[in-house]
Amino acid sequence: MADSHGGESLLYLTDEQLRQGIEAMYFAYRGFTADPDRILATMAYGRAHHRAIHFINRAPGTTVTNLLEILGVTKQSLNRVLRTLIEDGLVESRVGSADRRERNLYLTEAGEALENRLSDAQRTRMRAAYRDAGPEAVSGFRRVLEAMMDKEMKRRYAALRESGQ
Amino acid sequence: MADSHGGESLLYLTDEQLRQGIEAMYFAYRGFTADPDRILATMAYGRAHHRAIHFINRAPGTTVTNLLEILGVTKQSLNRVLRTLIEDGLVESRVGSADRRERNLYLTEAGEALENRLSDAQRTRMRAAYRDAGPEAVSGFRRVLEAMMDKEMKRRYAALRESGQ
DNA sequence: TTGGAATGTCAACAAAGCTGACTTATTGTG
DNA sequence: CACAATAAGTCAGCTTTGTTGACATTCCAA
Repeated sequence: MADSHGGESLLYLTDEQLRQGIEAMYFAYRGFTADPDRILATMAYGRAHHRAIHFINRAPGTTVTNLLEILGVTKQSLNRVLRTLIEDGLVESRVGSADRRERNLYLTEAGEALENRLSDAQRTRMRAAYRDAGPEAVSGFRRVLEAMMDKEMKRRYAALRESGQ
Repeated sequence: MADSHGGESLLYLTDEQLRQGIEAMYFAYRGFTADPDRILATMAYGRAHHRAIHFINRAPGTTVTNLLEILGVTKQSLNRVLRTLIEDGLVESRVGSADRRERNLYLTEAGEALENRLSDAQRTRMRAAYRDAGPEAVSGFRRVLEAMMDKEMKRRYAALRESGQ
């Protein structure tokens, strides 16, 4: 029972244990996105809008190019999302002061309100999962996730972490 | 041991810490899917094909309905994927012996070959992440993921785990 | 002043999800 | 047996979110 989560020696990690980790990742990610998805479905928005809102909130004043790099999509794809958010008054795009080719992105009050709703839902689930799993599990969780990232994403993740705290 | 004094420290989980967990989950999932995605992109397949192949391999002889429940998509969506896999000779659909309305799904040799390529890539990354994070991190990782799943997905995940080992 | 960078836009397309309506077998039940 | 329910599959049409490619605009910097 105590070892049912693959805590056995790493030297003997079987394909079966790895596959369980893979499936856990798949099912957990669905839970991870389920709550925001439900909220977004009531509006004309999807996950792409959520991601844009999340990272604009995370780094207010970020440029479009920076957002493109974090999200890893094409500018056409992001632009479509950004355009609707700006039209709907959730995001504001200000011409850069230093470099006026750039656009600095900010959430409006309405944008912040939606961001709060979405991240509240996601944090609530995360908090519950952390509570269920226990404090020692949390650091392990974070360590494995970080080790699973692509190098470039790890860099961006670290940069966000530093800026946030 | 995990629960002795852990409850207290969890009370101090800040929104910032939770957000870091959320972002870690987002960036890690991208890494998690990156390797299979690269392989699939060289063929005319996508993630949906990968998921079908994965779970057919996991539970050979599974029915379409069962697969639908695991994947949580509509039959129209799954059917499109399944049809191409059958046409391409990666999946075999046999009429059920007990109930001839059912179709039992199996990977062909070619299907198994692709499954191996895909899961090898994914397992390699998972193994490396486990190694980097250390053995204690792994059980924590698994515990948090499981706690993050929807109830129904947790049930299906557990059922797969039992059948696999 | 000119090249390149940052941004934005148009058009066309694809993957993968969705709803709704329907058919065809087959099975279980009244 | 008759009929309702179930499993699977199909057609049509729609949405979201990603992709290429081509091109215009604006503006900084050499």
